[in-house]
Amino acid sequence: MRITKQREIILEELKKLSSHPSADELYEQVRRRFPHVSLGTVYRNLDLLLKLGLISKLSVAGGQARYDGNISRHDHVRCVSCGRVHDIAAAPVEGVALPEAPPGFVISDYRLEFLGRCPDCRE
Amino acid sequence: MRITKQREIILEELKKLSSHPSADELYEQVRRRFPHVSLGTVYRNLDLLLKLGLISKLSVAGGQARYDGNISRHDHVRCVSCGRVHDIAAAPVEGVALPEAPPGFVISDYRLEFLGRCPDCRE
DNA sequence: CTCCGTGCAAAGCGTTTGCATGCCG
DNA sequence: CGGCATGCAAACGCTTTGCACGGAG
Repeated sequence: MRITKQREIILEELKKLSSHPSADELYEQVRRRFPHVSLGTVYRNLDLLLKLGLISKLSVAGGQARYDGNISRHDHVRCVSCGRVHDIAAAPVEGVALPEAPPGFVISDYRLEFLGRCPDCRE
Repeated sequence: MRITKQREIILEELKKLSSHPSADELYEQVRRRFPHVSLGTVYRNLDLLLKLGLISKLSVAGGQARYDGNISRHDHVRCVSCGRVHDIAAAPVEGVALPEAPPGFVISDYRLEFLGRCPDCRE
């Protein structure tokens, strides 16, 4: 795998941010250090880094995807109003009986996301 | 709120299906009973029913949204390969301490989704 | 020198929206 | 009848892709 300046900066900047940026937010950030980068390159590298397991991607219904450079075990709280995502300590699910899977279904993972309102969006 | 034939059928068909259809899958289903319906109407009514709390909408990473006419308490398993969603008994989370929210953040709900492979996608 | 990765722009896809018409109440 | 809901199609926002060029190895 070839190491390009763009690739390096994209991963660095994502790991630096704890704001779970969307692709275009990260693009803006990367542009400060590498003005000629393109959005397409950001998307292509995010996909690649995802496949390599170096970053993770957060589910968002209907909206744009958000990326997380922190792959240590933790959960998220999402503001239902502005969509911003904050980190939260991993919920202690050990000891909780997992539900029975439907016949033939093999469960390999789960995603836990909390919903609420961030300080800026409450009034 | 006005009761139109379209609105009636959309809700009925969604409640009838346990496959968590996407908007266009539901559209196809509704068309069998009401051929002249439009996709826009399906979307508009899904939004409305959602606001009324009569149905729910499932988070799907990057892909299309899926809708659920069953609003009783239950969780979901999503096949990471084909994207299909199956119902699963609600995970017993009572007694598990919820994580501390970030300062000023008010958590009102959570979503728990299991990931795995459905029988059709395993070989 | 090779050929992978990039920039650019256009295409793709799910969803939303503007407008004139239709139909519920 | 009045006005909300619909059908239709265009617009939209995010993401992906095709193509020719450029730079890493």
